Amino acid sequence: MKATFGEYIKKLRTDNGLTLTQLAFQLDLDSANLSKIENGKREFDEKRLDKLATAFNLDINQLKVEYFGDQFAKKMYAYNCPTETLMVAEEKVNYLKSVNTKQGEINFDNEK
Amino acid sequence: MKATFGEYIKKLRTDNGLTLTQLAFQLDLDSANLSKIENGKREFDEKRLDKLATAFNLDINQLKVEYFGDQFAKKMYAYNCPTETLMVAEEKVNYLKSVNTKQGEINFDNEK
DNA sequence: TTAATACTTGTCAATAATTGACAAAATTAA
DNA sequence: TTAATTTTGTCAATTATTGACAAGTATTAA
Repeated sequence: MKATFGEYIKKLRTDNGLTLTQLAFQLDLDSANLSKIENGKREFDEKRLDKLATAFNLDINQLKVEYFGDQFAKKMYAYNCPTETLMVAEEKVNYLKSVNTKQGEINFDNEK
Repeated sequence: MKATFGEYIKKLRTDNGLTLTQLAFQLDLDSANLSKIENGKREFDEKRLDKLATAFNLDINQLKVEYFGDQFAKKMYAYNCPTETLMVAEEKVNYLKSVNTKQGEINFDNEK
């Protein structure tokens, strides 16, 4: 398993024979900072997921799975959360979907 | 189900007959800001989970489940992540635990 | 070996996000 | 009504994230 999202990117990049500079350009990013991302010293900004998907012709949903899966896992590990947390998260996301039938805008204010 | 962590706090507080000012004091927080937290206009800072547990004599793990479950769900909903994300998160957290056998410090640098 | 390319690391100012604090308005209870 | 409570708005201060660049260390090719 790829332990981190950084490693995931690095593998994609090297498998596709790109240099840091080349990929960084596509992601509108400094190559030095991309290096840090690959090595886990910086976070990859979620706003660049689309560009990453484009760069490697990936399914955006699969990317989200990798990216957010990684984020959640890091949090859980850092705070020693029970596994249960993920089941509650699932319940809650389903609840959010069912309540907020209208897709589009998002409303986190819990107004009645 | 309590939709948000804010509502969760509010219920705890009112069930226990505390005013915002009283609970805010225990959490070392401005009562106006606690109000915003309860109403989903601000985030509850995870560094205060311990104080919250103490205030209501709650199991800290149960609190983490509620808190992080909420956080993850909001992200998933906002970014329309596949449910799969949570399964990957589980794999990854297990991986992190197995790799980083020594508990204590946390190391997110992916050094070999 | 050198030279060229690729990668890594450190730093720091600029930007952005979060927070604490206070005033004032609205709501609720007596 | 008054008093207590809650909510909302605002803003400066703090904190975190980012972009950018320089300087360093590999790595590769000749």
